[in-house]
Amino acid sequence: MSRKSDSFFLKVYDVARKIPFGRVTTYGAIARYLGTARSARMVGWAMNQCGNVYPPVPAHRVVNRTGLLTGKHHFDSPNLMQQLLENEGIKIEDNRVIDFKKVLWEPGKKQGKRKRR
DNA sequence: ATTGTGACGTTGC
DNA sequence: TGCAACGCCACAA
Repeated sequence: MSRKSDSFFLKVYDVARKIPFGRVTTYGAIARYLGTARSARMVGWAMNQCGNVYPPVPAHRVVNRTGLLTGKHHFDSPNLMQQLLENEGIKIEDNRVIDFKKVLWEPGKKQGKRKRR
């Protein structure tokens, strides 16, 4: 710690990489998990540099709170994000994630530990 | 140091 | 109920 790598961006990448397969999360969820709930915008912004870091970040699994693929336009190809999501079993319609709440995954939520709360 | 921005979120009307 | 505007915080130039 005490390193530049502690940047908010690095934390975002770290959390984003923890997104399980076939699941998606929201910028706000990541921001809140990092302690900067009001920096949801920064989360998305960090994704802008996701290609600048390694390992690559599954930014395609990150959508806004409405389930809209807001950042799809920032990918190599606008339809690339949707393709990747569909490839994971997530259905997309009109740039929106179907059953968004069902595939929504929040950081800190233990999948194994059913003892939520 | 200051300014601007940005893949959101929330509140207001 | 839908749309608009604001706020907000962290990073880049």
